[in-house]
Amino acid sequence: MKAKSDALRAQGRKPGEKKAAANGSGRLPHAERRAQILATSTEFFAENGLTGQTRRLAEACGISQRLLYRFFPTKEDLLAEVYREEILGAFKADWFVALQDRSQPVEVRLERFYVDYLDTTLTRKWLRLFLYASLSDSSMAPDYIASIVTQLLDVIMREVAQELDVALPDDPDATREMAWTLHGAISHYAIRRHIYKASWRVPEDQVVTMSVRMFLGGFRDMVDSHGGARD
Amino acid sequence: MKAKSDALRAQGRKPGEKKAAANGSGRLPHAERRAQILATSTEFFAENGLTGQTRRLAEACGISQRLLYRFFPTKEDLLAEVYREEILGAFKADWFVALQDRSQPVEVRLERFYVDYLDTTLTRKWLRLFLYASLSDSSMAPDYIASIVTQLLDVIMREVAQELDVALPDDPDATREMAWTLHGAISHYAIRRHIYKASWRVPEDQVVTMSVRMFLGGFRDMVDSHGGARD
DNA sequence: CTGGTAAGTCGTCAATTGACGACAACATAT
DNA sequence: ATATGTTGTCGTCAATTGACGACTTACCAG
Repeated sequence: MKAKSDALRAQGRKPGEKKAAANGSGRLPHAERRAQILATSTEFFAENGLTGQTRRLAEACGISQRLLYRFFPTKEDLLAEVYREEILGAFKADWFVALQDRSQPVEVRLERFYVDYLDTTLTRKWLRLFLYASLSDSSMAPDYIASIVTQLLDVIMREVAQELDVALPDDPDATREMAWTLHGAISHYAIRRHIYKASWRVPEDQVVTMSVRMFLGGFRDMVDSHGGARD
Repeated sequence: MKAKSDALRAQGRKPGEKKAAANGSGRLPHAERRAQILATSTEFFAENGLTGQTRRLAEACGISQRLLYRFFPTKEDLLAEVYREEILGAFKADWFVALQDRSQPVEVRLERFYVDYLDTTLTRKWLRLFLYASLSDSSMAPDYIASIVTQLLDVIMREVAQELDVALPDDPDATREMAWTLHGAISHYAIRRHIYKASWRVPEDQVVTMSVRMFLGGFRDMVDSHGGARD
């Protein structure tokens, strides 16, 4: 008891950065500690899966396991919070604005959007968390994301069809599925990089350029093939 | 003791299908039981992840947990075996033949191949197992798969370039990345269906048709954009 | 029937893991 | 300093989980 106390005292720590531990620069106010736990948890669960243990997480945070439970009543709650912050917070509202800025060619708009999308949303952290969450059926409200992506796809199709002067099919599901040929190609590229750990040899913007080119080049053929010509 | 035996006997079972339990039709020879365990394990781990518990697996098999360890010394070994059988065994050699059958238009070849590929390889079972394995860094020899897919991509690019009379870039990595725009779009479609549980509204062959059309239609633009014209 | 062998189960052990009560260390206002 | 509330840790409990020894039950040859 006394020995322990002495040992701590003997380390010559200054206030504010006592414990030499990896992360947990000792004694933080509530909000900061909570933020630090959330940030570390994101990394931790992204790497170790949602079944990662609270003891190892606490270790990664540089705090005791018990302290986690001062901030989150249960591991489920912590996971839900991580999901809300990191998964749902990764979409930018101004993408919708930029994609519809017709002062720029749609090819430029698409390239810029997808380069940004890859850097902002389709990161290693985001992808791994999202896949872990999707696999464990505990569908943590993927509907919100589905809704956002659907709107993105609709905007993209509308803008491309306008610039290429192509009439879109009536069926909105089929139309979205067409946008998915581009969106899916980019998404799968990110999966290859971050999950399968491959595809690092061709630079990212080149991949985006290629995908967009192919999409625009094949757009008319794809739409025409859908159900024959439609006015 | 005696009661149990009598109960079994009283069920009027014929040899080979005694126990009415869910799966484990009581008392099988070694090879059959092993095969049944492997088949059930595939389903089980695909649904529950590689961290699924052996007790529940045994339950799904209709046998006692202890019996699992008569066939596989450890859970790791069982997982490795499942991976070998179900993941690595999902590729057909004759795809390479069919894709290079120049008596058919490349569009037809691609459509047939991808419809078959979706049914054979990109199934729910396969995809979920592959993603779980890829996420848990325990990279269970993904190099073999990467090699097969790379060869598929090379064949596809060669065949399309030949039919469209387009010269491919020198850089094989860039060339493969182009094929990934099609292969990735199809793969991501399967992921949407089986992992995200979406995209069931447009029939599968229609999606394949759309993707192939767009690929072929945009092929020349994509190749030309790569580093300017080449020869 | 009988003995032997393979198929199958029961109960248990040791390690893990989520959760939490009780206690110690620290800061700050008075 | 001393009171007070907050930050943080220790140790532990109950449930889980991989693994396995010891035992029981079914099948088959002779």
